[in-house]
Amino acid sequence: MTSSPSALLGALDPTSDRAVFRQIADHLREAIDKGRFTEGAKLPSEAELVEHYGVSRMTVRNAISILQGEGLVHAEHGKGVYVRPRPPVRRLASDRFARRHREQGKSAFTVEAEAAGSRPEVDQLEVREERPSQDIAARLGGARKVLVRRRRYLLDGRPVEFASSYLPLDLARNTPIAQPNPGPGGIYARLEELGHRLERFEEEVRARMPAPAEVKTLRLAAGVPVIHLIRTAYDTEGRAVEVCDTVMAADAYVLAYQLPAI
Amino acid sequence: MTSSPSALLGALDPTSDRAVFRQIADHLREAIDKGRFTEGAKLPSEAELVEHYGVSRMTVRNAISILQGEGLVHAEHGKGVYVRPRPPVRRLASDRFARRHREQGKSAFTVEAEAAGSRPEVDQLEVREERPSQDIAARLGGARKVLVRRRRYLLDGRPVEFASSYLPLDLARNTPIAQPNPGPGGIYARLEELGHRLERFEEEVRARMPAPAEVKTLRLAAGVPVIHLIRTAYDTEGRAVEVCDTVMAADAYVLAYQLPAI
DNA sequence: AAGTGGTCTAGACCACGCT
DNA sequence: GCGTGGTCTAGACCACTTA
Repeated sequence: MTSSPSALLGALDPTSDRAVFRQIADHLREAIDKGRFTEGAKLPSEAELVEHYGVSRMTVRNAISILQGEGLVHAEHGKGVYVRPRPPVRRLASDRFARRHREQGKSAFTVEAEAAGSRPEVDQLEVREERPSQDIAARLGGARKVLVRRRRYLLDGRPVEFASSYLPLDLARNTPIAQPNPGPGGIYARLEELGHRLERFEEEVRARMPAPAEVKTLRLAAGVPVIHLIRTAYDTEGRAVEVCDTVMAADAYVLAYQLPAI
Repeated sequence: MTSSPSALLGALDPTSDRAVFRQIADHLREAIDKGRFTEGAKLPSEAELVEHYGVSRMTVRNAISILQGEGLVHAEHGKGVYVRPRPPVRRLASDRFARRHREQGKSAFTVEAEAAGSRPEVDQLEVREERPSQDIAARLGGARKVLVRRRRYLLDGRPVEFASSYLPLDLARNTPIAQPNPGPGGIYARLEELGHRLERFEEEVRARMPAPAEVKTLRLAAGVPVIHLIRTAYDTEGRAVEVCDTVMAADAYVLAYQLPAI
């Protein structure tokens, strides 16, 4: 017999206009916010909440589904509903593509992750030639065919990011860029060796809820949005030499940018 | 009598492991993706879906709630469930705080919105002195008291952004910055007049699901995350002179950054 | 008044995790 | 085996919109 949740949760207000399931969600949310349930803690079971509030099970489930939608809790089948721990966050600095970070044997992702004490992995690597979407083609100045490099990044076994790089085919074909492993410093180092000295990057940042395929690829919990980042690399001649389309688990990232005040 | 949804939606696969309500959600999502229901279109009513699939109403509602969580549709009580239109997006360029944009009589938000053909509004303006949170205090180099300026921005009547600016009190007290309307060019222009020439900004970008208060303030639809942006302004002496904490409706914004390749 | 979605009940059976 | 959450049914009454 576990102790009843009455000590942690209040009673319903029958005079309130607020729907019962919303009131229950409010109680649970408040208890979490106030630390009465800490990260990783198990909420009272559905049966206990049914008993405590004197409502039907669907009403309790409705309440819990609100909290799931907010990303506050997650359910584990056969076990219980738990307060979602905040995962470690990866900080992406705006100088992460600086030339000085490119001189090493490992990829930027690997170096950075190991420095942070995480175990980095890259999988689902795929390199192929494709006809680009209209959007990608436009960003690349009208390229008709492109080389695509797709890969998924993981930290400590958890997928955090899925990225696709697009390069004009005339630029990348039969170069190390078309190899699964392009060598030290990554494709930016190779681009510069091929005479495309990089001048600047443009990044577009959006946030939205994931599509079902993204939920699967990134193993996203309910209530976790994605950050969608589209980066275009320009060489000193002003030519767009790469577009990188990245979808990141939003709970795993902070993007940091430095802006000059001009 | 309207036409049955059978023309637009398939039949359930009884051999599939996939839950019935997920299959129904898949059908509807696919129909939306393929343009069989366009933006603003009304989905079949719950009753029609119950009839079409031969399931109970709760099963149909469960399916629809998945699509609501993905931000694909929204329900209007007494009317129906509609495909959510993509709202016009506001693009925030990384040079939006450049000095040259600061010489005008209107705020950056106003100028930009009017250029884009939208009707800008600012409301819920509040200026007060406060003791800062630990996080804000640390970002401001340990300020003990701050001047806070809060305001909400709207486009064509729709709230899109809620921002709080924090400035060290010793710097802002008894200056135009403490006035509700700080004058042409905004507080950055006033800071420079006060001798704090701005050198750079740092921005941190996160995305997450909104808290209930944010849903209310920004009138967010279900399935719309927020972009949380924290900007710190530094003067030429390296002092942090302002922190601006902004929560934006993610479906209304694209952030654009320029990064030098160094 | 008719049709729509919003809330809620009181059951049922199943799948999963643990002991 | 038992407790957990996952799915589903067949109702009920309510609130909102439109006509």
